[in-house]
Amino acid sequence: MSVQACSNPVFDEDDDGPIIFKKSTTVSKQNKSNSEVKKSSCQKNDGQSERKASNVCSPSGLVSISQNNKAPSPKPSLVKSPVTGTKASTSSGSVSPVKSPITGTKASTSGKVSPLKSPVVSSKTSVSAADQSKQSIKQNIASVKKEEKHLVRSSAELDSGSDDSEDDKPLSSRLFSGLLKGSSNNVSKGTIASPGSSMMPKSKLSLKRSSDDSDDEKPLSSKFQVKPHTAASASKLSDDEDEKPLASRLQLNGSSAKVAQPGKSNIKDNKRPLDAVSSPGQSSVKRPKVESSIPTKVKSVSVKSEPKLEDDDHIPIAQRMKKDGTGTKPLPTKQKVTKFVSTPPKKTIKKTKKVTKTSKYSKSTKVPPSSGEGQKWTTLVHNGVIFPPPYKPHGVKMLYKGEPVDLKPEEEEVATMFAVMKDTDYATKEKFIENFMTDWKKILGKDHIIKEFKYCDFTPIYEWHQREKEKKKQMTSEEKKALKEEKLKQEEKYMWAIVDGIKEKVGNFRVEPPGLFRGRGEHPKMGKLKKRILPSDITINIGKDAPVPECPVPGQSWKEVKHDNTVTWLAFWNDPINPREFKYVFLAASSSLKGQSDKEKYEKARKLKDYIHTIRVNYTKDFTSKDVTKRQIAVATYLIDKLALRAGNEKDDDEADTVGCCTLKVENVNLIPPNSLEFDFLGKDSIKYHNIVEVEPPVYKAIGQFKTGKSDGDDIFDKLDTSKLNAHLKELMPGLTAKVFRTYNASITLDEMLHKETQGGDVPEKLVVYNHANKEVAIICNHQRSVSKSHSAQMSRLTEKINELKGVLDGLKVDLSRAKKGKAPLKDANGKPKKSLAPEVLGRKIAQTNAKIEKMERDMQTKEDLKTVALGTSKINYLDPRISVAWCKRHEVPIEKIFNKSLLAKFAWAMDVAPSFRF
DNA sequence: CCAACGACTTGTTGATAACCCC
DNA sequence: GGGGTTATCAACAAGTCGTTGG
Repeated sequence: MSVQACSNPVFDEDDDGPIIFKKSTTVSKQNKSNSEVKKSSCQKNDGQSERKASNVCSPSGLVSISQNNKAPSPKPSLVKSPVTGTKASTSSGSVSPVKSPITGTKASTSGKVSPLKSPVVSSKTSVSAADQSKQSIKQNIASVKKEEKHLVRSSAELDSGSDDSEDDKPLSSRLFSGLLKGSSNNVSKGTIASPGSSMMPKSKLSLKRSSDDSDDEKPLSSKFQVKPHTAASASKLSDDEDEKPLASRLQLNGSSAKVAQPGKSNIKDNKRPLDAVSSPGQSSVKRPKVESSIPTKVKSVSVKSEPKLEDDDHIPIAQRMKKDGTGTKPLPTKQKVTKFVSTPPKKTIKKTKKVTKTSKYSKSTKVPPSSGEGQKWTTLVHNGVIFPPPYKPHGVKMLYKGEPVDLKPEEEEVATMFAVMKDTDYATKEKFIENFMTDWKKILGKDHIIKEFKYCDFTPIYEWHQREKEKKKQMTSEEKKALKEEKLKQEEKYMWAIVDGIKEKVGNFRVEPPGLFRGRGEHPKMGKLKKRILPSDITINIGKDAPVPECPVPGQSWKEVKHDNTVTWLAFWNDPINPREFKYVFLAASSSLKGQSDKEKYEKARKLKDYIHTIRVNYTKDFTSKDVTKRQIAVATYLIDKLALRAGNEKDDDEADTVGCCTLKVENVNLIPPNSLEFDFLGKDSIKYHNIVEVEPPVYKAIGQFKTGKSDGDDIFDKLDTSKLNAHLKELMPGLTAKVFRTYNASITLDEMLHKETQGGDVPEKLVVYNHANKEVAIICNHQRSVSKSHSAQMSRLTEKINELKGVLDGLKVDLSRAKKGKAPLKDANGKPKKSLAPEVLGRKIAQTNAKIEKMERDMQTKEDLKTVALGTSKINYLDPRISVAWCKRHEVPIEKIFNKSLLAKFAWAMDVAPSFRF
């Protein structure tokens, strides 16, 4: 199937398929071989023991977010708060809390920041003016250089070891450090490092979970925390070290250095491809217009690479606090970069190819899409969209006041939509029912017998539906296959579009079928009828010279046909629930158009790494600004940076009541003396965000000020909204917006954690490290999933099994002691005599059983920890795939262990990254 | 400056396919 | 060889952020 083709692109060498990616081939192949191993036991966790410890006071972690809970549903799980750990460490210094004089120093130490920008840092005092000017300069430069930069950068970094600077770290980590300093200068330092140390309490931000529940409540982060290993390192460090970012410290200890080395050589290889590809607006900002002509990449300017030293800035704050070494394996670092041959080979080839286009749809390099300004494509050919089949009445009668009712097909259709949702919780929600009845009655008409919901009994329809489902299930596999093929045949022509001569997969070519709107959370419109979309509702966008897709319904026509090459959508219709909004048909994630913007997104986030230090210094300074707006901007930026909060646009009354940073209400943030904040609100998708985090005293104070004189429902940041905030951010770095911080903190966290925690071992062990890092990111971003219905049953089953094993163990112990005394074993449960075994044999059995029990307990803990954590979201949207690819290359882990088929296709553009790539 | 658009990214979920263990 | 899991994918809701017009 076609599908396959696309997904595989990476692997294929031939051009036939939709191969997107050629270059990587080599690599991928390699991977494959490796992959043979197959079983990835990613699941293993690091030991539980660690976790526990962490809970208590996560060394690092300061933050714990409570997960789960979707607000609406009363699910039990509110609990978990992950701790994201932060590394408290030192690194924070960069952020430097206002107060500490130290800061200044530290900053200087860290120095990493590029000279340009750094100025501020060094002289902390005069920061402001100087900074600004610098910044502006920087910006300009930056924009120009940008591209080059990253090219260069890698090399530079390697050399200088810049990566480590604190700036790169996520705020959370920083904060901690900052706090530490602030509160207890010296002490703090030590603290950071040592997770377990008693000092912790103060310095770190320990998050506590809210009390509600049991362990669930614990912050995830804490659970995950790693080992104490860190502590040790920390301890080693002398005081001065404090100033340095943890990261840097660690690195020294660790293997990182080594890694870097290899990188150098590779540098050249780095990412070339991307650059080529991305042209359009990539860099800076979005200004659509092409400002400066086409971006050429100049390479020379390497200035950019700033020689930062290592600070933690780049580490996510959260992480910083933590810092541990996961301690995973004892092995000494062994990384061998060497191997991964993969990279280089193809590249060259590719470039040349470039525009192969016409020829059969080769996929490979895409290329030129963006030639001009806002232009996204030159030629676009596709077949439009496919409509769902018309409604087929089933004739099953529902009951009204106990009597069967005849319904016309249109009426029955809507009744069926409701009947089918019987086992969801929507079926019992008042709002849902109300909206449903309102819309249904419009169809039934005024005089219909059916008037009140309470007399309706949809059970017959529900049962009919269940029977249909059952029938489907009972079909033989041949029948199923035939059906599938039939469907595929019908859809095939809609699945592909030809963009600039290249065949690309279309994302959602199926028009949404009618149904009842399932809004998330307490959505005011839930239950409303989503009417059927007709061709006359649809606007098609297609190349001027391409044939307009035929309208599938005879007497009708498309609403409109456009030829707009500045947008990427192929079609759209107005959302029936909210007519002011649209539903678009776009290309699939594996398309080059999407890949390119994805890459640009990550490049922008990487660019933030160069600015983050200055940005943090600036907002820290503004925590105490007399200008309220400035103060609010500073605090909001801090929260976004440190906690990875979303920007928080205003919402209408006809949407669920959720908030983001700029829309936080007074009631969403509580002050917990001396300087902790408790966040409790519903974020995107009405997912609960609950987190108690220690913040820098000036922030604590500022929040208190913002709250005074307001009532619960008022905005904390009354002088602010997302456009003002983003306008401000844009002054700090071209193209910077609030969401870039999430991308940055997520990716830098992954990069740092992989770098520090990968110690060696076999592939499964490395996967544990990867998953651990992935988990950490998911916690930082508060990516949650609902607990599966069978979760508790699964857990109790596991507990039962463990108990059973424990019983066996006890029996073995008794046998052993008897055997030692020369006595025969006791009879078994059935009263039958057991074979007597030698003590050595029994001893071995006991050890085996113990190991088994331990493993089961560990698995169980992991399962519990992950029950509400969604790892996929960050992988798809926040983690620069090049980090993962490079890590896989460095550590000989098959990329297929990390990315599934669709991710491999989506990230085709990242596959040929050099093994030395660092975010 | 702001509200209304408009386009595109991010996020959770449910259905299904794939897998695994007894 | 089947039932329970787990992984994957599509669906589609819900954000973000830029632009535009008054």
